[in-house]
Amino acid sequence: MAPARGRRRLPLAERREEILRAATELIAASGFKGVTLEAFADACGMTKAGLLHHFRSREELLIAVLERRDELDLTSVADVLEPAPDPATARAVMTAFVRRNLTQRSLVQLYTVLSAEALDPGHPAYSYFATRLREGRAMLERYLLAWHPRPGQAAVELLAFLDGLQLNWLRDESIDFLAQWESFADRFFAV
Amino acid sequence: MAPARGRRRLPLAERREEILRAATELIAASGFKGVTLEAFADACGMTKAGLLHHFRSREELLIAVLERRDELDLTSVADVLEPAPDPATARAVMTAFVRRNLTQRSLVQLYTVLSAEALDPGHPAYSYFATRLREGRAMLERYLLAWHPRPGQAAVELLAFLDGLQLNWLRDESIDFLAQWESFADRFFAV
DNA sequence: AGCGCTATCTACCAAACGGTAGATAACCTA
DNA sequence: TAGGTTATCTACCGTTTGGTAGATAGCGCT
Repeated sequence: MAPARGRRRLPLAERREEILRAATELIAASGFKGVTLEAFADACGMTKAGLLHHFRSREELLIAVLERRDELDLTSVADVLEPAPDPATARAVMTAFVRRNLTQRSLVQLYTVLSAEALDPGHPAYSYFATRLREGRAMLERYLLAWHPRPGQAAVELLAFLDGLQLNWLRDESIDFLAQWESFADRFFAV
Repeated sequence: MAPARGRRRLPLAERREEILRAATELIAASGFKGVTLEAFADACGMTKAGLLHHFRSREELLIAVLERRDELDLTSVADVLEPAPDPATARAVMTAFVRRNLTQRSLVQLYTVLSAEALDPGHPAYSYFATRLREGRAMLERYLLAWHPRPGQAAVELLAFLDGLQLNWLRDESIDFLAQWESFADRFFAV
């Protein structure tokens, strides 16, 4: 991935992006607590000190990783989610969202692993996930408002199912994520 | 919980149980990677060396915690799950299971936090969870076999929903676990 | 070609880590 | 009440950790 003996000097933005990409994959695999500063550095062929030139601390790197995920993932969906349509449209949008996640495995895994690890109030990403998930739920609730009898409860249920399915899928790749989703959706969107 | 200045000598079994109980709660709060040997020891008012008299290493302590959970949780349910009855009975049994979990918050949290952390193949509890969850799924599948059109798929769906709901409930206590379960069950057991 | 900027490195540090060796003291029994 | 058993402690070790200070070298500009 990043061999390159000796010194490899890159422009700022490029190196930053390389570090973030590598860090995302490492955290997805082992959680944030499970990866050392040196491991982050090694993964892009540099030293700890070199990495700390771009991110002032290990914790700041984590925050940057999360912000990058937001840019890549959330915004693209948020725009689409503004109207509150009928069940069929809602289902189609959600299915598209699921499909897209399937092509971004390491980002999904990052999110799943980290969000569980960050249940600890002492974790540096604790408040990030607390507010992040509350907002996500509220957004989904508004989206279901027009047609679902209990939009609040339904939002929790939908997100819980997706979180749990992701977790199980990550542990056992033989699970057919899309088929499971369709089966759930058949009942969920039938009201 | 365990103040006691100075030396507090306990019989073997009693001290072991105290350590396991404390460790369960610490791991539930911060994961296994998030708790140091000294923190485990402090939690029951002793030193690292004292604790290592009972468990030869930090990793052995983790295994003991998991085995203890199995004794407390699984066996009691496994016996009941032998027959494969009608939907109404299945739902009643599952609801009882959910209810019982609600009274054992720290054990549920231990399991949830640790099972996510152990997605990493390098984690000491990796294979424990891999086999443990596969068996659980198979068991549930046999249980649904008699009346559900797709027992395998349904087992995955049910476990995924419960896992995800636990995760969200742990992050946000305002979620009404039981109500969410009933709402899901209304559709799940209607076939 | 040479110079400045800065991305990267080497070398180092104090603290925290998991674990070991041997001393000490609390309880049980005779 | 003396003595043995062993649960617990004090003191220490080697390694790894996140982070710092100052030297070095690659690149763009004139």
